[in-house]
Amino acid sequence: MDTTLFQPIPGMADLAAPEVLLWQRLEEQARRIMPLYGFTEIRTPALEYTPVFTRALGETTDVVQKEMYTLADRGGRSLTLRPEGTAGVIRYAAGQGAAADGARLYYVGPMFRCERPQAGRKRQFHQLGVEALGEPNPAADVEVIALQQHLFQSWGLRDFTIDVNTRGLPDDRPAVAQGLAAAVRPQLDALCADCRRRFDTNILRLLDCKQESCRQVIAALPDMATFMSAPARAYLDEVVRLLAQLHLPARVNPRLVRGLDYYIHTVWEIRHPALGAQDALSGGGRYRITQGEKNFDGVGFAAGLERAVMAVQHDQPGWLAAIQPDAPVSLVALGAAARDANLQLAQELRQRGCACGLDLGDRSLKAQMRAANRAGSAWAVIRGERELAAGAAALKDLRDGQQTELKLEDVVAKLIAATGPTRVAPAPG
RNA sequence: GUGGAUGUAGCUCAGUUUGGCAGAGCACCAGGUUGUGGCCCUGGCCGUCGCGGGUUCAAAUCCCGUCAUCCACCCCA
Repeated sequence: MDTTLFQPIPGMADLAAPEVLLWQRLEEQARRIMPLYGFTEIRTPALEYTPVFTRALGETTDVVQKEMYTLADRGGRSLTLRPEGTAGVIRYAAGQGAAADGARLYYVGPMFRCERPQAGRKRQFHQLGVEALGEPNPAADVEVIALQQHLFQSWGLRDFTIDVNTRGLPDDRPAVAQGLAAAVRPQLDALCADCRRRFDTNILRLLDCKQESCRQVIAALPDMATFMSAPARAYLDEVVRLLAQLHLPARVNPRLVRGLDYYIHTVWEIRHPALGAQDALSGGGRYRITQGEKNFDGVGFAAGLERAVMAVQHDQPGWLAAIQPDAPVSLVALGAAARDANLQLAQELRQRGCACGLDLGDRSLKAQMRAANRAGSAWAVIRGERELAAGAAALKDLRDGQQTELKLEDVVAKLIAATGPTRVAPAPG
């Protein structure tokens, strides 16, 4: 066997049954819930001009500097496969002008980052995200957090935690960096090598260092918010008040850091303990992105679907097995004439909403019955020369083994009644 | 970019320490029933032991290289 010929690009994956059924279920729930909050779908291209991302995310962020798939088109323009969804949506909204004000959009689709793959991290991965455009308003931020809670509960998730923090306003950033630096500097020698580097390059990043020695130093640092202006702190206070009013189980985590430059004010992360090192189920926040001369304000989140599927499989271990598609009826034929007749019968049943399967070859009756059983069918319709001549069919209930011979139209009527289109799939969780 | 682990049948994996016929379970196919599934019994199919080189009478096993996958750092969804 050739090891590479049949493999996708490293970090990219084929997604097929049975797991894809779980994905479909999660997407169905999302498409049901999004309209309840006024969001409609937006589908933007996977490929954009590179500046769409470099300007929105920030030239110095890791995503832009190390992780983007960037290529040149035939005219030499630089294109990039989207590493996240917000920048493209804002690019769209900017083109809509004033009509985009207050827009509420959601997206689902593949994103691309050229990182080393590991648990919960693919190079092509999938995000479900929303963007609610409009001036900063703590109520909008809380609404979007509530939407995520609603969505994740509909997915049967139980064990997630919601951490909230503030990034402050752009003007607060120098004060925050200087304040943290002053507090850290006396203990610089106690920090790990990575954190000594972060002290110069990106001081906020020390706050979520995983090293035990660093954590002790970090725990004693003042909150970021103490270095921020009064309006920034008031905004966070209002978010906290509204979260409590909705009884959302969020907690303020002053050490929460998020990497992209466009965030202002509220940021949050929802984590799940079953996910391994990459434990963020979703992340989001309020942002301000400049396109042309204009600022675009909004609030949104992105949830990683690969991670969501992992978490659902942890919290709802029986789900995947329970959503297998069933072909409740198997058509069994003896001989070529019966097989032709079954092909016609299958078409009639299917057009009337009854899922059925049949053997297209000339396998033995025994083999066809075995296949019917394996497919989980509740019914087998068996026809050979005798039944064809009589305009009849044997209908066998595979659960109790009872078999009766009926006229063909009675068999069809009975099957439509038992398995027809009004049948609903069992509700999750 | 850095570190660790793992690659053997369609799947899950033994076998590698100490070189000696390529294995098990599951799955699949057939028979046990002239036209009847599940359970059981019998038989069958399935292999470039990731790939390339080296050592050896002999390599899945030891050595070198290489590719891939997984996990972790980093970063993030």
